[in-house]
Amino acid sequence: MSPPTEFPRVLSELVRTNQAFLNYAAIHAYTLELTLPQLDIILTLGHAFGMTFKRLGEKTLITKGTLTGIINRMEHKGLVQRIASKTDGRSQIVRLTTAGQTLFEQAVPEHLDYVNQLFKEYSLEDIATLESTLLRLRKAIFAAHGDGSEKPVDEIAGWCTQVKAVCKNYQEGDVVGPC
Amino acid sequence: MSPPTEFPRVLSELVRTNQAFLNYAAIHAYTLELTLPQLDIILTLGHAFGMTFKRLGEKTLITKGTLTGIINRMEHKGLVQRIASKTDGRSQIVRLTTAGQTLFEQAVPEHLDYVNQLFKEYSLEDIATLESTLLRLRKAIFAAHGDGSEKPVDEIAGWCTQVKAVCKNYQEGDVVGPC
DNA sequence: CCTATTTAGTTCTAATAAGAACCAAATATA
DNA sequence: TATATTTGGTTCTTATTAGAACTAAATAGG
Repeated sequence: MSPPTEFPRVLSELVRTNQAFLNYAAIHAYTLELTLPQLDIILTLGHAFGMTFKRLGEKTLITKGTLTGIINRMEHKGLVQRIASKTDGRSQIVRLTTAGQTLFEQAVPEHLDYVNQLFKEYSLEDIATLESTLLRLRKAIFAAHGDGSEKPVDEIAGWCTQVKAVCKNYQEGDVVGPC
Repeated sequence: MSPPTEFPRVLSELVRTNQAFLNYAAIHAYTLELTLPQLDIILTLGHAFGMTFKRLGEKTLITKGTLTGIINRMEHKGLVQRIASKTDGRSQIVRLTTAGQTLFEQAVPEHLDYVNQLFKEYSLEDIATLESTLLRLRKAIFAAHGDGSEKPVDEIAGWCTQVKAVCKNYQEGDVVGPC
């Protein structure tokens, strides 16, 4: 089979659709005077009585360097608080404040209604098809990485660094370790 | 029908799959000592003998404020150059330098092969299904915006601002213009 | 022809993104 | 028990993101 001659349109479509959705979701977040990552965090914390940074990063796919900054800004807005872990001196628990909880209770029905109306013309089968095709692609991506398992964010990030190093070294002709 | 009680898993899947793909693509960009947006610009410019910022922004979905900064950095790397437009005093043409063109010729086959191998287990029908389900969602998002047409980036951005203003005003009980 | 409006690209601001380096705490190993 | 390694969160750096405000140029309208 001859080498491919153009960028797969389906991947362009993936990126465009994702961007369109994020812009759409950001509009509603904006009415709550939140950014999208901040809203995502509120929706994640609202279902828990506090969460470690590690866990919160895993659930929201925000890397830890970035997460520290976002939590700082949300703490400054009075939406969350940090509580030292009783069981791990390194850890802190992030919890919604009373104001954060109030915002969560307001935001949830609004946001769910807002995003679910995208699917008002969809059947359950339509939704299942879209979801399974996306999952299949995500699995293909992980398979192409050479590791079929899905990893927590920082492991993925750490692993990306390793793969990048291997790619770069391989390009330069160096001996590489086991892949 | 009762109000939805959870965030649609399919949208979480969209965001995760997109992020997985961007991480995957970034790995290859990294071997070329480029960021993903920079690689995207090189792949876009490589097929043209120069392009205005406006056109480049439309094709890459990068807003113009951001694009100026990226082109500055690429110019500093010696990959692109700016040429004043002969027909519009406001415009500049962005064109790959010789080094940029060389990198383009190296990058294209590598990158196309790299991303196309995600689909080695896919049939043409599989790809078409994924693409059409994504396109349908994207159209649903635009429909939910209240405007079924797809717009160039800045128009979309400008339009988002208008919608945000209307949403915000509506929340506050003000009289709003026609929607 | 003159005035008003729109547009192309730049500058600026705030937020986010990714990831390396760091330090202290936890865990693993000998 | 002591040493080595890993981990949680922070700080720092670089890049990107979005969008408002700006200036000069182009276009529209009277």
